[in-house]
Amino acid sequence: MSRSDPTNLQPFVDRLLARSVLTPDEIQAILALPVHPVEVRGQTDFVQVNEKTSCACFIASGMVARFGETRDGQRQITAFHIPGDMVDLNSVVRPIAVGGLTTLCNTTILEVPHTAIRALAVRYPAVAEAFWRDTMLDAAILMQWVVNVGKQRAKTRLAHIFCEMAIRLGGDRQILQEYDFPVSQERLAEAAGMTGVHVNRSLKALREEGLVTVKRYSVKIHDWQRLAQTGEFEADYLVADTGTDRRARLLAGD
Amino acid sequence: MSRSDPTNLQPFVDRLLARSVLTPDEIQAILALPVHPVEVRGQTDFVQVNEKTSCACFIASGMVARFGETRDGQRQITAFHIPGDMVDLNSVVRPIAVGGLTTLCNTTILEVPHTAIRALAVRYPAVAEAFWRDTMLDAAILMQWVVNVGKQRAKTRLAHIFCEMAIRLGGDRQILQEYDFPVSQERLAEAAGMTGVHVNRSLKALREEGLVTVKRYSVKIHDWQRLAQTGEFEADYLVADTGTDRRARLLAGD
DNA sequence: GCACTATCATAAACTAGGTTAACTCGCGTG
DNA sequence: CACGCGAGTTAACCTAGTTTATGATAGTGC
Repeated sequence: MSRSDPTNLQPFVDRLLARSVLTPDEIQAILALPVHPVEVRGQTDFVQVNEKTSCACFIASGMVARFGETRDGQRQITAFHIPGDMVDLNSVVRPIAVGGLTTLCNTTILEVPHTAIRALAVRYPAVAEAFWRDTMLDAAILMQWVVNVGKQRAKTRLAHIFCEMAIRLGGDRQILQEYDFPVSQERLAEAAGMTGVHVNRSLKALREEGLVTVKRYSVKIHDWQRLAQTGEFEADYLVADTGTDRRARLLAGD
Repeated sequence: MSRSDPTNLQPFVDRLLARSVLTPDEIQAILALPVHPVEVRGQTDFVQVNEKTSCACFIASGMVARFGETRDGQRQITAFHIPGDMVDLNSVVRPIAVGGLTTLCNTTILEVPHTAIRALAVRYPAVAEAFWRDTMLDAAILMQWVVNVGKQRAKTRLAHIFCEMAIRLGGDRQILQEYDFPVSQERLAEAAGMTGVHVNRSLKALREEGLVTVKRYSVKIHDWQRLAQTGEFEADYLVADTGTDRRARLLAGD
């Protein structure tokens, strides 16, 4: 994996600051959280479905997928998590894992005890709000994922995923035209809700249309415009801070 | 719709108390939140996708669906909300609607301004945590929804939805064998990620197998056991407060 | 340098679910 | 009471995506 290899929570703070306002005091308090670094090899399930957890996992480097399982053991990936993400922040208030977590490649995790995070949230309301907001962004991504998986065609689903990752890996600001993405076609299939064979066919189509080339563990976007078009991708839900207050009007006539 | 028609937030407090511990003071503060009652007719979109909102919506009576849209206007329902739910509580920290909201029948909503909720959360950390926890339950349901839509067959998807509603309408304690569910087959299709015609076919099959009968706006479960089996439904993610801390063991060898 | 394994690639046969198009039933309304 | 309209129902046909299978390629350990 690229990126630097920080052993502190600075990238997490950066992430929060992109959407929340925090005082220097509050920032210091977050950086002072006790962390326990853990190296996890690729393709390792480090949290099981419905498992009870006692700490959140900050991704210092590497990549992680959250997944659910069907009875026959098939997996549906519900989220990809990248360096800077505090995976399982939700577990602070609901310590039952909503799905398992598995590494896509060798990954460095900084474990942060729930107790410490909760203490911080009690002391600094603004930090609590920032945490809540952060988990809500994940929820927004998840909602979009449902639409993608529930109502779109194969090529659209894949294109959407590549667009989403391009934005997120670019820090929600720039669009990365090329990035590492350590997933096999089988994994992509688990994310898009289809079979590996069909992923292969669809990737071939996307490649031949000149939209994107997905090689072993890397994505290269050739035509962002048309890829976003094909993926019906609107970045609003990731960046979002616009919109009009139409509800007020609609509900005016109470 | 059945149920009583409360004009205060008591049901919301009950909901929170099922998962969080709050002092009498804190409960009083929640009940003292300013609310603005609004009657909304059935089949009305009262929040648009990506709309900016300034208040959360408590459902006093009726039922509401959250949905996302594809470019050609097809809808994917991502959640059903029932009386007692504070829909859009997430909007307090991220005031861009993550999807639209539409009523399934005549519905009474109590609007609560974000400002008031945020003030409360700042003053009472335990309340903030309870709110956060409540939104995380929605997120857990949503994650299960992705698995359902992404990896299950038609009959399973529908059965899962009927199981989920049976538990939630029963207050997460009892399983309602019979309940009002004001959705057309077309709406069920939007929720399950399939077409109306196929919903009809699948409902017929479920009926003939003696699992469940879905009439116009009501659901009658005949055989909970086999329905849950067919829907691969595990109530854990809704009720959940158990589990074992396996991660500690797994990651011990750092 | 050779076995072993995982992933990529592609083809052929099959099927769950989509599409289209009637027809029916209940219900509200002029 | 006829009419219209929305929703349920069913049938015939079609296709996107699955299943199964077989080779090609490439990294990895010995």
